[in-house]
Amino acid sequence: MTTSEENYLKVIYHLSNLSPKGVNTNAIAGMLDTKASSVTDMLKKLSDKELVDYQKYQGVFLTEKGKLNAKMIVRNHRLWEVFLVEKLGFAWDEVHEVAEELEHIRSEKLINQLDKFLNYPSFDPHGDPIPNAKGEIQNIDKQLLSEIDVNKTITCIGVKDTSVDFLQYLNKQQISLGTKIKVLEKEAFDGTIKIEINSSILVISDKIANNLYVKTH
Amino acid sequence: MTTSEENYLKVIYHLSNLSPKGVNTNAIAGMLDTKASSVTDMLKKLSDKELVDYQKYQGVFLTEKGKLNAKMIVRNHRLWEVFLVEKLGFAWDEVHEVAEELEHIRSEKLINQLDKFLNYPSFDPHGDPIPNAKGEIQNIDKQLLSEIDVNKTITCIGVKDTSVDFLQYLNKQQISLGTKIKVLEKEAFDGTIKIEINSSILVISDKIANNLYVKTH
DNA sequence: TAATATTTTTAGTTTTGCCTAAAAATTTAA
DNA sequence: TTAAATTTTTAGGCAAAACTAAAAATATTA
Repeated sequence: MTTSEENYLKVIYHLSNLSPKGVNTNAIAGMLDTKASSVTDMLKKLSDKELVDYQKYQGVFLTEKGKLNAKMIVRNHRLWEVFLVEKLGFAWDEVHEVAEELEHIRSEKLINQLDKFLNYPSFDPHGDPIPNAKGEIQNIDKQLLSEIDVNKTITCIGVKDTSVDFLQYLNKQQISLGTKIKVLEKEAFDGTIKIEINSSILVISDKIANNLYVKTH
Repeated sequence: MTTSEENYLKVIYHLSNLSPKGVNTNAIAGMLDTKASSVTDMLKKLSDKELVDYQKYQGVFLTEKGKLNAKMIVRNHRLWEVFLVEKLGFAWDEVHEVAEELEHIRSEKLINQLDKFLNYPSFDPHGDPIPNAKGEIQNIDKQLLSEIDVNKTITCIGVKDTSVDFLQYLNKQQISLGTKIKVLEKEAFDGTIKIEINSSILVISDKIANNLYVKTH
């Protein structure tokens, strides 16, 4: 499989969760920064290889084979992210680009030994689950911070948006995975939330609250 | 730079040491398993980018810029080999293919942090020197085992041929970097050498002796 | 040195993955 | 339910990096 094919599979995999009735050509094009016509070309190719179920104009689905391949790419990506952060001292907002390249190195031995070296981590530096060698994913209960009731205290366990801007915002506010947050007030009008972190008070927008995964105790 | 361009630079770099009066088109084609006509195409491209000095029919040289680029690729390759062996438990005959892929991941931070993580190694698992971040190479005195006089005891410090076949032969004979070897007899007729390793006797061909680097004490 | 052999280059093609522009299908709205 | 808007596909092209076949240059040797 080529790097390009792998990137398509990965994107279709991620979009499948959001649109379970078939992934749109345009949505794929948007994620890959390419044109819809290029996507159509590639969908035909992936279909020929039986990695996707594709009928024109009807959106696309991953086959089991395609899904397993996609999960392995996600596995590679997230394991490399753990490596970069834990072993090489990268910050969580610095790992994405490099992991995009590393994920395409195809070697079973490499990735399984890396997994072992890292002690079989279940989650990457952004809190996303890492599929194991069989493609199994350990999902845990998580809620968005925006869904938490006033006066509850929760722990930050992941981010939905992994953009550099968002991650650096969290750095600035000293929010990281494991940070305990108490919800003090919620503004009905605009969704703004007042929270307490390490006994200091902070007001965050609903956009922030909609991109932070947390767990109740 | 593309992966293909990098592979050409690397091959020209390695061949430059052997043929200092310009590297042949055919030699490059042989190393890259491609056709001479493809090499000519690429030499024009590399010449346009000022990575090589190229005049048709006259062989090719790396420019300073090309040489530095080539060294950085070699640096990447050898650092990854150290990582694979020391951290992920690969054997020295298993690292080449994967390192061929990893060497093309372009990130200064990645490679310099990896270097640090590995404690700034000077040599890779085959005894080849690793260029530092500036492209400087620490060369050490080495001789081929075939050049050593009878009755001398030397230490194995590297291999000239890094093919799987040769490395596995060495594994079988329990020869690795650091192994002490005493030269007992040399056969003038065919270059065969009788040696002593860990008080057991072994006869090796001249081909083996011509591919083992050793240092005298 | 001339003839032959080898090496290298040129010219023209292929494949992959992208593009634009236009046509076709589907969806939305009047 | 037809018209308009949007989405998707088709058709035809382009650039990179390979290829084959033929031409040109260089090297070898008789």
